[in-house]
Amino acid sequence: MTLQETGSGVALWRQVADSIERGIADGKFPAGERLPGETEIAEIYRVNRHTVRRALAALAERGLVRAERGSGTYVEAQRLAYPLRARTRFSEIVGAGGREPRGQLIEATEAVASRELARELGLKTGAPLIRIEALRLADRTPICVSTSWLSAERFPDAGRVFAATRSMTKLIKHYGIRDYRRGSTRITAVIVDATDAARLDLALGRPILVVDATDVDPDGTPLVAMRSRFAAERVEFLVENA
Amino acid sequence: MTLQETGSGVALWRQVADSIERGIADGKFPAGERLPGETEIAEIYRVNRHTVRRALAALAERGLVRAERGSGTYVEAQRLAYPLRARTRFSEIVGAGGREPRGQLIEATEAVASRELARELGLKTGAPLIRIEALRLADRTPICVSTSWLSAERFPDAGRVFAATRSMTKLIKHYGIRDYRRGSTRITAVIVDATDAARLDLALGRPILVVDATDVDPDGTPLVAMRSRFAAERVEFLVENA
DNA sequence: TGAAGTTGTCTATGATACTAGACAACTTGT
DNA sequence: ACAAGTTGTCTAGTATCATAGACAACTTCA
Repeated sequence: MTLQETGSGVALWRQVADSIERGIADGKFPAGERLPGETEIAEIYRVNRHTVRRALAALAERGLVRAERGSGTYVEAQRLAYPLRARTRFSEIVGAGGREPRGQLIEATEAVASRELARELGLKTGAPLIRIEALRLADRTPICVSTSWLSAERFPDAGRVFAATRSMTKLIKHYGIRDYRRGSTRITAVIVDATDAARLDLALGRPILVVDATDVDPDGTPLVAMRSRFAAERVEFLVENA
Repeated sequence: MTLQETGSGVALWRQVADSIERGIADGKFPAGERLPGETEIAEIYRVNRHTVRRALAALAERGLVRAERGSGTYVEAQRLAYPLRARTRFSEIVGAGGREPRGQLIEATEAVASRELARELGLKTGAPLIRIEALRLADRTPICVSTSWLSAERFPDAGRVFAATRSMTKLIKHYGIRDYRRGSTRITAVIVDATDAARLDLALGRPILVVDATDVDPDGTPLVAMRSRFAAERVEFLVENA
């Protein structure tokens, strides 16, 4: 590896970063793979370790790599292509990308319907709800944190069922509902808060995509209202009604 | 014009230099044309004049532009394509490039043949010679300084004739020689000395191409021996016997 | 001859880049 | 529990980058 001399007008760290990025693009460093250690990279390019760190920081800033203290720096997986269709199933979308979908219950609590939630679910304000907080992963990468609200009357014990099945699809099927589809979808983006940052293993200050959606049964009856927070750098929504 | 913010890893002056170079390549600034003043360029890019000067210095270093104090900065002409053939005429080569050939007598003196010169000219060591020092230009750009040696017996008053004709071709014709051709050609490169640097309007430390050649008449009889020093950045020799 | 405009050079200041070394915090494997 | 290897963070010194202002030296044109 030979870099330009200093004074070329292109900072050393930038040359290193560009070189590594090329390596990732060329498949020299496949997604998920561990990069050489910072010390080793520094030796390869014959620069100071701090210069390498500056280069890696630039790549991490763009989400191309992710550093793990004590372990190494890893090439981030490609963004998960997440099509937004009437039939949107997390497990199917992740599986289609050749990755293993996982679900993890964070907590299940009881709640009462706010006016807004009541409207979305077709219930009365104050109706009893079950609130399920769940983390969804592709392989071992957290993709989104999802808060779901279901009618406590229609889905009694929903928390326990989700804990066992770890899947909203299976939960709904458990209550005898043959199929469901997406009712409404709204998307915004905000900066992650500390709680979700920890759950998503996301740095503070990074953007998340907030998806408010409802699933309805074939008759159009609302089943569940959800607010999902996606790590923006790990997904790419595809809207297919262009 | 919008440049990247600082911290991008690419120095500002480099971005300005690249932009101007693109402008030259795109023909936005034709060869020989004057660039906008340094102050104006600084305003265009919203950058300090010193930064512009750094950019122009980088371009000048590569011979793409040439600064003239008090006047402006000009786009350097493309390198003069200089074919090395049996029939090599400065005026014809320059004219073929659409530029006007000029000659300028620096000085004409008498000399005696060294052993080497005598051998090249087919004379005896110590034979009387006329030494002509001349500057050759394309339009107003100095191309080379040429020292020519001719037999004083065969070409009496050669200095005065050259001063009048400003052309070696015409000088030879003046003595009744129908045609001539290149006998031998040797090429080396060295760093310019102060004298030639001033004559060629060339910065100290820049390389020059030194061409030792002889011209001979159709019978092979040596007519003139020459040592020409070309500003390397202004010419490009083409050897056509590949 | 003089004014206006140009490039050349100098000093000064602050920000950024690069190197160097040391140690903390953490992960992994034995 | 420990050692080795990794990333994270800190201090420090030097060089380059960028800005700012001033003036000299030179060219051009009226």
